[in-house]
Amino acid sequence: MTPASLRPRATGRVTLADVAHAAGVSPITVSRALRGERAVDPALVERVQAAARLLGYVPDPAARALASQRSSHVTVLVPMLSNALFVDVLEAVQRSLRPAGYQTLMGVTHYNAEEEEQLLREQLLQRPAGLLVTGIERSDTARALIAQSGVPCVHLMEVSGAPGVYSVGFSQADASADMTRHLLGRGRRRIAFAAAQLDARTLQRRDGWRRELGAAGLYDATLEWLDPAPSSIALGARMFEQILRAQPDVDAVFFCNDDLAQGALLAALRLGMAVPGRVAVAGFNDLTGSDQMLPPLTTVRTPRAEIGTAAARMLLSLMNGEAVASPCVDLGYEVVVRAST
Amino acid sequence: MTPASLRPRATGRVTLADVAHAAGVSPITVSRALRGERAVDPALVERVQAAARLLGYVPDPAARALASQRSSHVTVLVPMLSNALFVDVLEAVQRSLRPAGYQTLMGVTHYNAEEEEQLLREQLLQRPAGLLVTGIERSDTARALIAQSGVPCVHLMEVSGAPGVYSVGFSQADASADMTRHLLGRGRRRIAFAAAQLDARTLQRRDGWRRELGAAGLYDATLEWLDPAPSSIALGARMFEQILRAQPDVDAVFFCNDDLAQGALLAALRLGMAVPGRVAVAGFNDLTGSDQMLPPLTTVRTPRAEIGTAAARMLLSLMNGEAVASPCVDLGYEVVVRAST
DNA sequence: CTGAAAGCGCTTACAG
DNA sequence: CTGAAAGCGCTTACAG
Repeated sequence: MTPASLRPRATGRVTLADVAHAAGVSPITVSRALRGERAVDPALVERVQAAARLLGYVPDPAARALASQRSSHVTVLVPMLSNALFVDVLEAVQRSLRPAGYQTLMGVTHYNAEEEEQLLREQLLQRPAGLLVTGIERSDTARALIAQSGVPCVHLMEVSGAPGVYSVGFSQADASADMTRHLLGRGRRRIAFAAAQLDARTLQRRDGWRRELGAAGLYDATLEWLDPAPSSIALGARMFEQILRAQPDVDAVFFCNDDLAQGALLAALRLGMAVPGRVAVAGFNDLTGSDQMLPPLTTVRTPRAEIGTAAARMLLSLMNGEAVASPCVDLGYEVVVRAST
Repeated sequence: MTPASLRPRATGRVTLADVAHAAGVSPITVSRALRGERAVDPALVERVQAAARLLGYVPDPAARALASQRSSHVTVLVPMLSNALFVDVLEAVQRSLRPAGYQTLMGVTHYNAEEEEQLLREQLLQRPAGLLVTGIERSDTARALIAQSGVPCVHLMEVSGAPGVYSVGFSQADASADMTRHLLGRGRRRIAFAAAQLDARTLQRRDGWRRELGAAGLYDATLEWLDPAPSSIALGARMFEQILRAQPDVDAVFFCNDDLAQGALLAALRLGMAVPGRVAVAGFNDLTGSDQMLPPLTTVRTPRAEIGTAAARMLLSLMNGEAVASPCVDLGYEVVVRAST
């Protein structure tokens, strides 16, 4: 019998050494074989894999992180989970990262630069293998933290031409301009833009709308309705009533997000205001329920699941030290015309 | 100058040893002082804390996990993020756990027992400090995995009287029974129950409805509409039309979740069917938008943020090895009567 | 209440 | 292509 003192903290775990012993090689060879490092004899690789499978070996992530100074988790920073948009992105990210052996650690910034910095600080101390952040804009501090960490980072939702910046998204301004053009094409002339939250992407949408109305000679600052409060169905209803009370000649309202537009459609029903007869209503993102509204909502379908998948794939390449074909992937969008415009 | 070979892998990180040196004590004393272990001279604790602060010391989670065989993350398993319910729970959990130094690792089971097992297996290999799972019911395998791991575990959303089971939630059946009683009180006699997803909690709600209708002598199996598809606004609309076509004498429909009920209200508008005049509609969970519907939706408000907070608090106690006052916390619910019933 | 020693399970860096 | 040695930064278990 082995005296307890000779194995004081036996954890019962199958270790690299056990696999090495079983396969008749050294631990480091097991390590290399299992990580798929080249420069290992294929025959050995197979022997090692068989032994590992037989013993049910699973690498210890903590030991690996300590030795390599790099953990196996990826941090994803999103602004808010109450916006279904980011839930879809997150799910797609997880679905791509998990099979590759990475854990997803989610942080919610609440659209707040300081919270983002704080999260970044905390997370980077854990030495994540990769980083996924929402949008291109952030504080100088946040930007510096990311750069100094040396952790590979991909930006979600927007596209950036800046050198050294990896991004997967689409042009928020172009999408918004396209929707505005659709409304103009329907003969609308007094097209209001209504937005909440006022984060960077919301303002890019406003810019797209401005650009199109300006080009048509129809821009008017009083058509711009910006509210910094969080986006919600209830807020959309309030904004809609407010806009049409203040400016009865408005013949279309373009909301920066579908929840607002859904609230507007409900308010219109309540007020007995015909949509699109009296006023057209358009949204953005094609959230769940928009196709069920009365009338069904015209909106912009955005490729959030695809963004999550593509960004995860790009990050995997970067984490593997591979070259990335294009650092800036534009996944586009689609104006979905329904009965509300 | 120190030859590079003497510090081949200097990470630049401030370590326990640095703090120990600065405070003039041994590393293990720093470790104990910083973790707030008692049996350290209060004067030393202060000296150590000062040194740590001065040097900007942050413990390395990987090293800590490797040495202690316990990581600093907590795994939370939820069925689905597209149900806003769980987003609220998750946010509350994170908000409570982060200040205590724990990272939240979220896993999505998609209401699938096998996915839950798989996630549990993966996560438990990482030796989480704690575990939060949704609901009491799960496969024997999953239950065994949790038990064998020895990781403290709190169950969310339901309450269980079983010995050794920690839970924070409310009685789904009672809530459902209360809503049914409300409908009966309004003079409704042909009250249908319509549900999707058909997870354990949905079926408990059905049981509460059955119990009340049975007690009133009004139960009828044809009033039960169960669809295993995922819950959604669109599905609610379809179910509503289907129910009223099949059983024109139904005078109320109680949906197991608000998204279904919202879809039903939209369908009623489309069909020109008066709510609550012709048929009453009730939901469950008081999701966002329910108060904005036409008419506003009667529903059950469930304390999901409170559940997240209380469960996190209970888990923190368990992870600290402290006794828990009550292993089963019932946070109740509230029937919110609006104009749809 | 404090400390010296050993060890957690890997990977890095250097040889051969 | 393979390996022996050292080390990653902590905590456990044992003394005193």
